[in-house]
Amino acid sequence: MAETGGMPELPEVESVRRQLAPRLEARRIEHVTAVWQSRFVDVERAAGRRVGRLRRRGKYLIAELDGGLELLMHLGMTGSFRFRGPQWQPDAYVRATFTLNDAVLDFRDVRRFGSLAVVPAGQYTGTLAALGPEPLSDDFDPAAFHRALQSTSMAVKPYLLSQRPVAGVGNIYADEALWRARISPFARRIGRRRATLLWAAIREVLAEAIEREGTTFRDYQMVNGESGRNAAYLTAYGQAGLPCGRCGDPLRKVTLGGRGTTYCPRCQRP
DNA sequence: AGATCGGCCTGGACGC
DNA sequence: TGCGTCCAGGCCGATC
Repeated sequence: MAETGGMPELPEVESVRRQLAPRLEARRIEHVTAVWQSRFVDVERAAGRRVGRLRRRGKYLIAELDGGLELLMHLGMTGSFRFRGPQWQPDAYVRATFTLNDAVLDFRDVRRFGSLAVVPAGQYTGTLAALGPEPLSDDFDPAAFHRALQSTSMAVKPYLLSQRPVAGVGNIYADEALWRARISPFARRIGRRRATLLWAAIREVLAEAIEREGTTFRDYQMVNGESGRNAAYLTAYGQAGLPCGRCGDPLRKVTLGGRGTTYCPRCQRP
């Protein structure tokens, strides 16, 4: 079975942010070259502007620019940032290049699912505009999370992937958190007690993955070119057919909401 | 208006 | 060996 994942979710994007911030903040973007691509919007407007803080919201990186603008960056499936140097020279998959006053930064993205946009600060649309609370902040409240889960008829996993109940959870960490909370990905309108278990599991799996600088199967890499160390700790995602770490029954892979989903049919209850 | 589904995009794994 | 098919999936727009 092909496991091409390792897509950037919250822990991977946060790891990128931590490496990118000290080399991007307080720099001036001299100019931008972008190979045409439908997911870039007004990227050239970043030229000539100074970068303020580099923040993260969910899976998005947000660089404050002077003039009341923001540069929004999403890594998609295969996006990465690399600074030119002995360790990195551009290849055919570089989709945009930011020439800073003291460095050259490439945005590389084999599958072109990533996006870049310059927008007036705070003027968001789509997923970013409807994004749920940051899971590792106090804004992520168990009671509100329970109410959100009660408010929809969707199965819990596709609902998590919508980014509305909580920001930054993608396919890997949805499977991991549901396994840890012993909740079936097919469960609907789950009760207060189990909602709180899932709330805690989401925070745990994300915090642990950040400590390990993310999950790399193949594509995801950090700004320094290194891989994350979390793949060895996965308990569900990518483990189909292997014994469940709790009960020993084989983990099953199904399609749910169009996404590969691995879970334990025995100890994850609907 | 909320839920669902197809399209985007490419390289790698796999089968014959 | 080589070619065709399938798979990975976040987000968005169209449709129900």
